[in-house]
Amino acid sequence: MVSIKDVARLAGTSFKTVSRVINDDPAVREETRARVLEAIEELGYRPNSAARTMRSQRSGVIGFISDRVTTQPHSGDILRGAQQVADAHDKVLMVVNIDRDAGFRHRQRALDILLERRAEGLIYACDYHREVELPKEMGMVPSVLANGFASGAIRVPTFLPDEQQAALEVTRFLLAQGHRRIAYLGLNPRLAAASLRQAGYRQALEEAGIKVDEALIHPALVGAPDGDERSTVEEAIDRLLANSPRPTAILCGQDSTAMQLYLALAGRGLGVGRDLAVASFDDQRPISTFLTPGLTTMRLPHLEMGRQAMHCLLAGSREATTVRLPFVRIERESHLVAGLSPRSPLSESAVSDGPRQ
Amino acid sequence: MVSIKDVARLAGTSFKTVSRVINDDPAVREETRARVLEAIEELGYRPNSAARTMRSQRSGVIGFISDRVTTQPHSGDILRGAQQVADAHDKVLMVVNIDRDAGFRHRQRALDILLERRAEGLIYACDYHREVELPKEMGMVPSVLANGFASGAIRVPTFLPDEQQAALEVTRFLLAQGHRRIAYLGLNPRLAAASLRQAGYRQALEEAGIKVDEALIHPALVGAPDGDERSTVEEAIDRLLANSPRPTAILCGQDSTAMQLYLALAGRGLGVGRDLAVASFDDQRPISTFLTPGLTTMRLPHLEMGRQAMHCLLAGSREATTVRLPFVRIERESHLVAGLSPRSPLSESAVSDGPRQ
DNA sequence: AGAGTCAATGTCAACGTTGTCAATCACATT
DNA sequence: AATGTGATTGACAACGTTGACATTGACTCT
Repeated sequence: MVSIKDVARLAGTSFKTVSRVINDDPAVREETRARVLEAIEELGYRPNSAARTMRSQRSGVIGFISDRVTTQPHSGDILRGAQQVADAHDKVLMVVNIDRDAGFRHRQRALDILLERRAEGLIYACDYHREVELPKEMGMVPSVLANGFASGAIRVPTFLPDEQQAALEVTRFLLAQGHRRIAYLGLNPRLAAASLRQAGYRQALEEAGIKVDEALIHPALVGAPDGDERSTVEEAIDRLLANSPRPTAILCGQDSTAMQLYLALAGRGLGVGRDLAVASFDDQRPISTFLTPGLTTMRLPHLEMGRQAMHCLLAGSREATTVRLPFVRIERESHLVAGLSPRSPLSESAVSDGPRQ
Repeated sequence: MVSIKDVARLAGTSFKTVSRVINDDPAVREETRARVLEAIEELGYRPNSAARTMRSQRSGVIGFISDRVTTQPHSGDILRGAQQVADAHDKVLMVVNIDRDAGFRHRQRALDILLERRAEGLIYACDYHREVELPKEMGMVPSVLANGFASGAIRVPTFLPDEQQAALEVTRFLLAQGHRRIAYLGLNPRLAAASLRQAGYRQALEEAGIKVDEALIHPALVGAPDGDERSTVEEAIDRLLANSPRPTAILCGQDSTAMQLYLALAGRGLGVGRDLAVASFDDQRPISTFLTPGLTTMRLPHLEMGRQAMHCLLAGSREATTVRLPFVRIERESHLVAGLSPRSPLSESAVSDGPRQ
């Protein structure tokens, strides 16, 4: 590999001068600089990052510990967000996977890699909002946590989606559309999001002075003994529709439930946006965009979690605070129902369809 | 940071002996080794990877150039597959994004980072099967390409999903179920997969001695002027159903189209798996798993592309061959139609529902 | 006893870079 | 002419590690 000394030889200077040129030191004569740059170009020289790291004692590496974020559909956006910010600060991401099934040794190896590379900070990112036990190494290096909350002894700054606020907002939105009978097709109760979203839903109804009708609340997913989950939308929908008066809107705990709901309703001769309003959470594409009518849903702030986590890390905050990031309401058409008059326009801001990020 | 010399001082040896211990050199007395290991433990010493890289001239870094693979739902599995294999060979991935919209400077910067870190190889991975122009740097370092094919001067070993074979196989499968009128709801013709999948479909019909009925073939997605694509399932389905005799099975170009098809059929009082068989491509979860009945579909070999690409890279093959990887047929229930007798059981192997990878 | 052998450990240089400090040179000032 | 000034350049050390080679001591063999 061509080194700084090869360049120096070709340019007829000492290697220190070459170092000055590649570091934009102004104390180099224009003519010399030109000669050096020419030599660099000709030899295809690139500074050796390992040598720089050694000399400067700064690696420029941020460790990204992915707890399956590259597996789960949109959680990869956490990585993308972190990368955008890292880029802007001339840091590089080193991504390691921690597959839960891969066992402890694998996990330890992943951490070792990052520490041997002298990562200047660590980001732990989860595939979905849940509890995690952070590795002890995260207590030794500046670290942050995205899309999960810590259970063990190690606590670090944490960035979570604000589930309850999102549920509050979307329910308020349905109320503002004039709905008064809003059913809720919830998540597997084992999910952290399940209780928070339901709490937001209840809060919105209560603050609107509407008594929560427990008959309108059903889990659409239940935990199976094997740890998987099973959908119960078909059963739930029949019970919901048996209510009288029938609900005019159904809020789904996640987009895939909404997809099943569309299907179940169509099978019963009911049309979303015609006979019943539907709204949901996650904005999981292509589900939310390809359903007809387009699904009105609260988009998970994955990108933003990644960005803020990295910002926080680079800013050097060590306090183990928790920041909850807002979902973005993506208004499509599924919330529109003919013959319903919107009331109390709460002048809410919203985004119509998916903005490019 | 604690170095090898600190350990040596504490253990009462020369630093060279410590080096021997951490490199498992057998020429160290057991007693000495124990003393050194103890010192390492006590100080929390970790070898400095930058120094090792410098000394050994080997970085252990593989550059992973992500052309939006962390954005697109399942293409992140390419990264995961590559990582699995890298792990097994004690290599580390350095992931950089090349967002097409980020411009040339950004792209150049990403490459620079990898070369300055002395990446020993490069993997370029695309979000979906398409044509790419490889950066010239990929001609200078061992490189491979996954999920895309090169258009420019730089050619490297390439790993693609075998679209045509997949279409051939799934169509044969439908034929084996007894279907003779199989419609095809295709992709946006601008996609590389579009023509290949359609070709496989045609090939299967022809080899079964069935004349291809052009009235049964429709694109379900068309390109819009702004570069986006627009779904035309609703229009296409009416035309398909107008045929007589009506098709008994519909093959969709991708799972999201199948999702729309389920919906369109339900709205017309038709049930998938009851009145019409449906099969598709991609196995995009949760669509394919949450649809009822479960969608029979050909799973894209993302993980396998990542694995093989990395294998090839580490094996040192430089020949710019193209390897097409088989899809896996995921048999769920959507292909089952009552009152149809399977014929000519071709004794095909299949996987029922999604195996964990 | 002297030579030879082997195991265990140590010394030194080098990898490529940058910070510190010194040297050189042209030019202006006294 | 001697001195000072500032701009430009160079010599050298050090970052942490490992390969090549040297040293030491214990032991065996004749």
